[in-house]
Amino acid sequence: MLDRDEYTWNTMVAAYANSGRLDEAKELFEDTPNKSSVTWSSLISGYCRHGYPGEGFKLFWRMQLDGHKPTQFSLGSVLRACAVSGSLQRGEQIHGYAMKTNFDLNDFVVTGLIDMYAKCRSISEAEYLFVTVPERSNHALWSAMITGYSQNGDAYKAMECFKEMRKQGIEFDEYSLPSILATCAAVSADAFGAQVHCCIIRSGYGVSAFVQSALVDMYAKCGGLTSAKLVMEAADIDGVVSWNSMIMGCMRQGCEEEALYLFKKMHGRDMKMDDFTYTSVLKSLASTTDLKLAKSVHCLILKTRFEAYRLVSNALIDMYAKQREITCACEVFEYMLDKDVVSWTSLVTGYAHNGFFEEALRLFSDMTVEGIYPDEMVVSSILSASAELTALEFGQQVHGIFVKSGHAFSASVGNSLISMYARCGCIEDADRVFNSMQVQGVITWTALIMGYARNGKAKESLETYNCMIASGVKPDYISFIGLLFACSHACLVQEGRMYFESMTKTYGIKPGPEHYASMIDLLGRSGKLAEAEELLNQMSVEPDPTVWKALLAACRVHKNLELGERAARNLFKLEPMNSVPYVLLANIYFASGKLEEAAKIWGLMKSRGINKEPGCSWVGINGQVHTFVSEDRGHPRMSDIYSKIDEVMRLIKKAGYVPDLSSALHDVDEEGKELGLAYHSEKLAVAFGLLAVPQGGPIRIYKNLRVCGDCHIAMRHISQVFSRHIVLRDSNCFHHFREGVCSCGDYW
DNA sequence: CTAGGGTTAG
Repeated sequence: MLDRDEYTWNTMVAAYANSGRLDEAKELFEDTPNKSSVTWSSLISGYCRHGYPGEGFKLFWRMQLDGHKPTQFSLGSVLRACAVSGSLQRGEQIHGYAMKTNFDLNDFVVTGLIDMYAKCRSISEAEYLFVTVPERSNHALWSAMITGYSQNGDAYKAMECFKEMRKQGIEFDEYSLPSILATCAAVSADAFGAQVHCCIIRSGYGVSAFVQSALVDMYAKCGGLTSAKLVMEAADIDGVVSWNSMIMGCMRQGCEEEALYLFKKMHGRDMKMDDFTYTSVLKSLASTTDLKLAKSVHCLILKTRFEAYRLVSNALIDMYAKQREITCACEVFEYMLDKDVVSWTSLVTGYAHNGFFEEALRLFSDMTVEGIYPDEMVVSSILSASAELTALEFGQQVHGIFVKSGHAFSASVGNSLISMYARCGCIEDADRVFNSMQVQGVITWTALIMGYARNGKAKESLETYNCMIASGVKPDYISFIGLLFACSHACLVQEGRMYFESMTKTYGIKPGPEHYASMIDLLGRSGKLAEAEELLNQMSVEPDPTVWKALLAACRVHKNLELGERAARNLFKLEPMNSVPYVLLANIYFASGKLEEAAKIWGLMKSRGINKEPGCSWVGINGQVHTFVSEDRGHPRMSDIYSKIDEVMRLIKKAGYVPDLSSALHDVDEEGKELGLAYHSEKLAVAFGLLAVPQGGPIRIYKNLRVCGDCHIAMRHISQVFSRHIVLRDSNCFHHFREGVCSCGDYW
């Protein structure tokens, strides 16, 4: 009678615990007169299974204090709790306890231990336990190991383990199949996946919803959408996971419309959608411009309370940012209660994507102040924003923060560092980062090729390219942009022609507008205008503005009116509000003595409301940016700066400097011209640099337009007379002035 | 009466 009673109490506790009604289960548990280890295990299992691992763990130790020995049941439950919460330390305690109580040879407990270690990312511990089990005849043991490999990213071992299991005569079941299918999906092992599919058909395990969803996902990822669709249509369970996989599959293949169509169909059928559905559909929406649909999906998310899922809110931020709705992205971000590093990254990247680089930098600083550790994603993103602003000091600080954070130095961080240093004119630092990287992929090589090219080191750029080829890395589309850029900036006509040809002939890469622009620049500026025009006419793609700009610039150098007019007319059409083609064409007319025509162009500009972008130079010192425009009087140290310029002019004239009056404004007299030149923004900046940067340090000047010819000559003399390294980055490239010589070889 | 292994996103 007493036995019967105990059984009833336990059944009731278990029923409440299993259905998740934990408070009621707990109450019943307290009322149970004779608690056995079964009573304890039932309650512990309830807590562990329904997301309260801490509670389950506490009860487990209380159970020991109450005089009960652990059982395979309570140990299994509590190991599961450690696995889902990733508590390796607790798991290790349980492991020790299991060894002391001789439970470490029990199949249930060992399976739980393997699973716990695997889920806590200690795969070698899991593997060790697995291989030391004397008799591996248990399904679950193998399943746990296969899943462990699969979830730790070791697809090869997962597949080997699956094959070994079958070799030993142990059949797969509905637990091991989803894992092995996920493995195939992860590495696009479509042939292996198809074989598994055949086994599933023969075995009858295809009735499991898990197996069906995993199959759909496997095909969506590696066998093509048609097969995935076929599996889905043949399946008798219409589960949300399969739909999610299809939506994601369409998105990855670039069929966003199809993905959105599936989502609408789910909605129309009143299907239950989950957080996976929303993140996938938001990702699809990110590459469309359908703001209306985006907003209605957002409404649906708010109505169903899915914004509480961090991944859904993160996807919302990303989606709005990519749709250029940065204000909406900010609103979602502000509304979030528990932002993680991904939330911050999405908004930081969003700002950068929309051209708000300063805001991106500010937000990154806010993030570090909030105590969020930057990860490699946000670091790569912020480094390119720093490069965009040539914010060298900021980039250096990010580099430092990342080193301190202890994160592994990933390829993407290394690549962004190379690019940041190169774009800030510190090519030696870029080279140092390159050499410190363990693996150099094509992106890494290309970053360095481009870096040397930008910094006027064509020889090094070409050498880097040759080293890349020698190391067995194949160049890609972007590598050739860097390589041809190097050739064009050093006037290497022969090499340029050769590399351009090898692009298609050796590597089968179709040249794009960027490559043509470099080639036309190279041919045009070296005086081969006819060849440049011929190449333009042969282009397999529509010439874009950069191509016409290259041709127009060449026409200006060689005073070719006819071709220049044609290039300018095309640019007026393509970029009607850009002042550059107007200025260039007017200059060509002016240089050819056609003053009336030049005046007409200036008039045209005025009537269309286009203003020439004013020249602006800036110098960053101690975290402060000092900005100068031509004939600027706004700087607090202006009188010092102007007297420094007078001194500079006096000294460099003595050293042989002759002002190049052709660089001056056309409508002033000779003396006015000389004075106007002396107060160009870059000269103000260099005077300030001479005053503020200690002797020995490089003076770094950034300019929004191309450096003027006279300033270029002056900089050479200044570097000689004042023994300074001057780094000037203009809108086109870097100029490193040392001892009277410029890295560009006076060709830019 | 209590227990172990499974699918989809970033």
